[in-house]
Amino acid sequence: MKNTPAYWLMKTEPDVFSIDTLKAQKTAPWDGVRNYSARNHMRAMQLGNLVLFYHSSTEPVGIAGIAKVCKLAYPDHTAFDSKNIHYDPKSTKKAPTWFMVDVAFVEKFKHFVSLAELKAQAKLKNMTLFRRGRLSVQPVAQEEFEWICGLGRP
DNA sequence: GCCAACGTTGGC
DNA sequence: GCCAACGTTGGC
Repeated sequence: MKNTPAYWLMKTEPDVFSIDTLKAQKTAPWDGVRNYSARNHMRAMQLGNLVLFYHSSTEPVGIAGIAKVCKLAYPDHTAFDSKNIHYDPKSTKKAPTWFMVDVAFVEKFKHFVSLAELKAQAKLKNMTLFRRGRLSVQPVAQEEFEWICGLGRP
């Protein structure tokens, strides 16, 4: 697995789940992902991998801080619950379709790095975030990750 | 609230 | 297996 990327970006709507919530509860399961590509990325995650914590559908949108993977991918039980908004009848306990990881709080950026700011960085122009805007869990290159940390820690 | 991008579904 | 229709995401 030496080519597995060690850095990721995960999107969340802060009205539903924000970095402050993660900070308060320290760890959280990342349930509700219903996209195959995003799921595959979660299954490739390794313990300790660092995650850019992205706030979407808010004002402003952008990167709020950093989390780390603290539990490897396991079946997303919300898919089994017919009353859950993320219920998916094609996912069964015997053959789960959807998976989640747990993440732990690492850091809230002193400076929130807005999407506009990210877009203005020539070094970040190849980010998956721009090429596949709708993907909610995506890999980040080490150089990109470090550059963004530099922006977030003025 | 609009709408572009794009992933998924389903008819053929 | 193709591709049109449809639904959802997410920036603006």
